[in-house]
Amino acid sequence: MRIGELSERTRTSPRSLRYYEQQGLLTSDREHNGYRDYGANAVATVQTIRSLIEIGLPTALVKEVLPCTVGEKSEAACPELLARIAALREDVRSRAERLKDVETALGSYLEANSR
Amino acid sequence: MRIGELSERTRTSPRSLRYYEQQGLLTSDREHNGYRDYGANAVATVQTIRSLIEIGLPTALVKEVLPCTVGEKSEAACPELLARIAALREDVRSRAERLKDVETALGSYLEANSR
DNA sequence: CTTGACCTTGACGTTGATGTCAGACTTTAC
DNA sequence: GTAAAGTCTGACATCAACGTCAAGGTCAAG
Repeated sequence: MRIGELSERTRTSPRSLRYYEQQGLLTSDREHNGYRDYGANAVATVQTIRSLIEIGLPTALVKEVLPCTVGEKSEAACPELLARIAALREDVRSRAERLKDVETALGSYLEANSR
Repeated sequence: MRIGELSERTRTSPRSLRYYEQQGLLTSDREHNGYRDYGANAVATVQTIRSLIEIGLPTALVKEVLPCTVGEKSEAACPELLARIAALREDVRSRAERLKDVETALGSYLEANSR
C-alpha cells in the first residue's frame, strides 16, 4: 500500500510516517516511480509506534523496544542488549507505578469532593 | 528560602523554578530587594511538579492536578472541574495501563531470550 | 570600596515530534 | 491532453521545557 492509504488506516500524517522511517522505526519498499510501498504489517507496526510514543517513549527507545514487541526470538540477543532492555523495562515499570500513584491521588480527590 | 537553596534541595535548576512560577505551578513572595522567597512547603511542591512532568504530564495538566495532590478539600469544586479531573484520571489510568503492557512485553522478551 | 557570589529580567538557543509549504514528478479522471 | 490528486525531497516553522548568556542590582567579606 502507498503512504496515503497507510496514513488513513493508521490515522497518522504522511509527514510522521516519513519521519518514523527516517528514524529507523519503519521500513518501506519503493515502487518504480519512487513511491513508498508498505506491507500489510506496517499498519500494526505504526500503531505500536504511536502507542509507545504516546506514553512518552522517545523514538530512540521505541526503536530499541520495537523488535521486542513483535515477540520473535532475536538472533542477536547479546547480553548488552538484554541489559539495556532490562533497564528500559525498569524505567517503564517505574513510570507506570508513578502514574498509578497519580491516578490514586486523583481518585482520592474525586472521592473527597463528590459530596 | 531563596531560589539557590530551593534549587539545591530539589536538585532543580533556578531556570526551571522560575519557569514553573511563570507557568503558575509555583508561587513565591519577594524580599525587599526583589529576591524570591519560598516557604518550606515549596520543596515538596517542586518534587511533586517534577514527578508529574517526568511521567509525561504537560505543565498545563500539572497545574490542574497539583491542587488535588495536596489532598485538601477544595472550596471551588464545581462539577466542571470534577469532570475535568475525572477525565484526567482516566487519561492517566490509560497511560499507566499501556505502560504496564509495554513492561509486560519487555518482560516476555527478556524471558524468551534469557537462555 | 572592591571583589565575588547570588539574584533579577529578558532574550536567544536547543531538542523532539511534528505541521506546513515549495517545487517537481506521477498517476488518475475526465 | 489537461486538470486534479497523490507523492517525492527539502526546508523552514512550531511548541514545550528547558539551557545559556547578557547586563545589571544586592550583599557579605576582605
